[in-house]
Amino acid sequence: MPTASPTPTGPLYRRVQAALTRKLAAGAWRPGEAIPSETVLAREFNVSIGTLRKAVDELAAGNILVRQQGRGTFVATHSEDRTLFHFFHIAQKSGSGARELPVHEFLSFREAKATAAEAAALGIGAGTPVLRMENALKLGGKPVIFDGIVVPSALFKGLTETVYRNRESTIYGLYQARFGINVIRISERLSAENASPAVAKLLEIPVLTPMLVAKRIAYTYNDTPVEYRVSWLDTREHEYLSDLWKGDIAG
Amino acid sequence: MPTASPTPTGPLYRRVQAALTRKLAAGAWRPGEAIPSETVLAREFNVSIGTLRKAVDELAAGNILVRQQGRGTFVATHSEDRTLFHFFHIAQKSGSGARELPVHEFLSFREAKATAAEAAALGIGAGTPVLRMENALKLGGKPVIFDGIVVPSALFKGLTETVYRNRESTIYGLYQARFGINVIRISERLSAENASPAVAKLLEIPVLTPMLVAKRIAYTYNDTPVEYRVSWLDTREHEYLSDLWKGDIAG
DNA sequence: TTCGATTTGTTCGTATGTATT
DNA sequence: TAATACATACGAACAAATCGA
Repeated sequence: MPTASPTPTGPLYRRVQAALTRKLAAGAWRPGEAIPSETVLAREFNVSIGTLRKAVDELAAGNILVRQQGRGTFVATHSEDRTLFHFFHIAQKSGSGARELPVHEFLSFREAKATAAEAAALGIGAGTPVLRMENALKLGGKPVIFDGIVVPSALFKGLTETVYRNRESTIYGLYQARFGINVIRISERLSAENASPAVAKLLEIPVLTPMLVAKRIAYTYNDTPVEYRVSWLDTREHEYLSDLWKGDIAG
Repeated sequence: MPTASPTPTGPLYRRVQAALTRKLAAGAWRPGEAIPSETVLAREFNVSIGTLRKAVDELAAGNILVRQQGRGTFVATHSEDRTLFHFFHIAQKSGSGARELPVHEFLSFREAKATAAEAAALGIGAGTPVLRMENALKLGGKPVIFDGIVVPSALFKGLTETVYRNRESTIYGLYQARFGINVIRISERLSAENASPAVAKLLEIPVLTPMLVAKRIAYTYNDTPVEYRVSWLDTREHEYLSDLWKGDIAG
């Protein structure tokens, strides 16, 4: 194993980047807020403006910070269309152009203890208290996705069914605004399984219909897992988009 | 619609980037070869070395060019492990660590005419001559994936069953080395469907087993589609990884 | 092994352009 | 209009990796 120290190693711009990430993780600047200007930060870290910009570059590329010429650099928010599709990969099959955001329908909210699989995904001990939330997601007015969400209770003190149901934004927007937890990336593992009787009933589809199952782990800064989510997708009229793409390389 | 001209617009580094991409597309430098050094290219394009570096940055980030300190900058090749998993997203379910590359087993090679769906995916007219190739892919010694590949005949003059079966590298490596066609990105659409009798027999699985179907379009420079591929994955012991991730943001 | 030439990587600084308020 | 903030472009110097003499 190499050094485990957080800062003192590597190029200067990387150390600055790490320092910025720590500040973000500590909530030094709230989502949507502008961070100090490049000149101010460069002076604060005692580096040239070019080095500071290079430190910010990757954070901006990873959608953690958002730069706007003439305005400033902002902490990314989960309430802008730009960000939303970063975490929602499902679209209508024929749909070539504009994608649609799902309408959530509340199903259940319960406290429970983490199963072995959930604990492994969340990096906590089995039996640790968790919150379980279930939703049906509608696209084009019809229920297409069944979502089971699990989060560690310890990270979401004060999250009740009322808070959850009365949120004004997306779920990740709620995590961010209310609990200071910023989901910055997800990883998903996909497989195909037959609809269970429960899911089939909820989505109004025949049993034994093949469905796409996505098991997602959502991470905040420093690769800390904060949510485990299992989604059942009815792929008769919708599909999952992978590698849609990022920054198109110029021609 | 904005201007359709290829170069004269936008920042200088983008025009240089576009010029480099055109040279790559035209085959000015072969895969695996080094492109001219930064100082030489900067002089050639009459820009500063910083601007030249910025032009190369995105191409390197998109895995089109590979930089190596002290050696040079190279055209990316489809024969290095680093690149391979960029286009192969399937792994064993339990497998946490090291991933495995598939062993291809030849099934068929045929000339045909593009169906409407294939034509749309490849951006060609329906009925255009295409080549159809079928393979079974083995992981851990067992057949897990059925692959149906379609490419336009016009792009692959001289591709015969013999050439295809006797290739020494991956399929994309063959495209690159033999036909000068460089796959630089893919996009996939995933759904769940029951195994067809033919696929079930080939993969030795029961009919009506739910399978994950991936419909892939592979692109070369300038977003030109060059291959359409439909993969049937047996997800009983394997799964599809999405958003595994790219450049991890430092902590 | 050592040394020097070459190539990319890092850091600094400065000037100017462009968007926002 | 003026001030502010990010974007682009140039140039210089040195560090680190590579390779061959």
